[in-house]
Amino acid sequence: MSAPRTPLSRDRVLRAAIAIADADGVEALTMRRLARALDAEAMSLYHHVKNKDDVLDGVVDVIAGEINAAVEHITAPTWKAAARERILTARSIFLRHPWAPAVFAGRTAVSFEVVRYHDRLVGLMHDGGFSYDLAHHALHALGSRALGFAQELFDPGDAGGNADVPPELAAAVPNLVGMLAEVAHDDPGSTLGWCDDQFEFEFGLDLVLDGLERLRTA
Amino acid sequence: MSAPRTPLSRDRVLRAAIAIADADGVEALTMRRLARALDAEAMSLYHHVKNKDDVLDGVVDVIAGEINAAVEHITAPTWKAAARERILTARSIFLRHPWAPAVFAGRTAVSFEVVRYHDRLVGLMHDGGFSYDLAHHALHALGSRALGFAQELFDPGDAGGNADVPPELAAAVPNLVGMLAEVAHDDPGSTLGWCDDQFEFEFGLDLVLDGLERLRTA
DNA sequence: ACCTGAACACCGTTCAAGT
DNA sequence: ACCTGAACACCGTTCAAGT
Repeated sequence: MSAPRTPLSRDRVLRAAIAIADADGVEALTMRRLARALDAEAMSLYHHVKNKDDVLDGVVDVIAGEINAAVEHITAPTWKAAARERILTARSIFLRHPWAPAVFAGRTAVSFEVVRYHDRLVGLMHDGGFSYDLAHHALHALGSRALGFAQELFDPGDAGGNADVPPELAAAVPNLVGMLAEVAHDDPGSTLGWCDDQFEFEFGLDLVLDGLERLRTA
Repeated sequence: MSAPRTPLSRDRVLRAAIAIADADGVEALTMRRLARALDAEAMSLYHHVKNKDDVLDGVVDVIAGEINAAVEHITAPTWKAAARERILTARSIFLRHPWAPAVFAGRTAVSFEVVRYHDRLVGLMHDGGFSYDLAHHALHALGSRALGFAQELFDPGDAGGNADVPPELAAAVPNLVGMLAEVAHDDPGSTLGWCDDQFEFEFGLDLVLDGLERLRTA
């Protein structure tokens, strides 16, 4: 009955960790749960990863590696088209791992694959006529958007899109109420989910890319 | 000897939580530590906050309230100057609470004070000639930058600024090496900490604000 | 009402012991 | 070498009991 179990390895541990987070969210990712998924004991994991932080660092590196593989062969006639396609491709991978942006943002260790991703982006811009100085500022200006996700602290659709917004709150935020009323008028029936994430991401991305192109040719 | 202790309250709990995070980081913020700071038992806190998530939500609301108070009386001749000053003022508050951006980013509950902050920003833009539709896109394009912080996934200074970068890594990221070499040449002795956070933040902010102004007048 | 001791169900991690 | 049982030092939170 005892199946010949595949031996543990760092790679197997990290892939199991991603599978758990994909299935049940990152808060479900515990050392004990991870061990159970691998048909082992929690303490066995420590022979292949240093500790839980190391698991999270490894997970970031694996996903960034997945992104690098996906963007590797992208070519485009201009730096902007190439950067845009790479970034939207990276974004498509995060759509499969919705918990991952928070993990990427929370890590302090430098991931080799993340560094490599940015290296190629700098190369793209430099080949496209950017000075290294401007490419450097561009990385900062893009921030997490370079890797395909935006940090939204406030979703107007969340705040007032629902019909059950209490009147005293409505009175406190007249401009949002006006904004929502206008959008609802232009596009009736869209009170819920009226923020198209993909559209908004591309809007913000193009705003930055267009601004950078303008600086490049200035 | 028994000093007449100030009774607990939600506000006292939240302010103590901020003080702990300011002093020792957000990972030091536990219910037991919070209780100790208030000279009480951990279980007593539950009479004033629902649970730890409620503490974090409350902390966000208090800090956002602090920001709203700081930006309340800002006036400027143009929408852009006003938005810029509000955002840089918000940023100055986060500099006092370096752990706060991660907490803001991690919360899902909507904070009244965060909503109010964005309401005023929308009002500013609408008064400045934005359609509500453009103001809406602008909020998404600014993302966390509206509240004064940027999510940096990758700091070029971290990755290769240090002199002890191993040669096999250097070979893997030729563009970053080139970029760093050029910057080092232009500004020798700046290998460490050569990314000026404030400058980079303003660079990215102005890129977005200028782009929005261009769309407004288009 | 406000507060608390003891307890419960979890964590990550260490250690000594197994094969 | 690789794996594991038991244990330790923490968590957040519940409950019944105090004032």
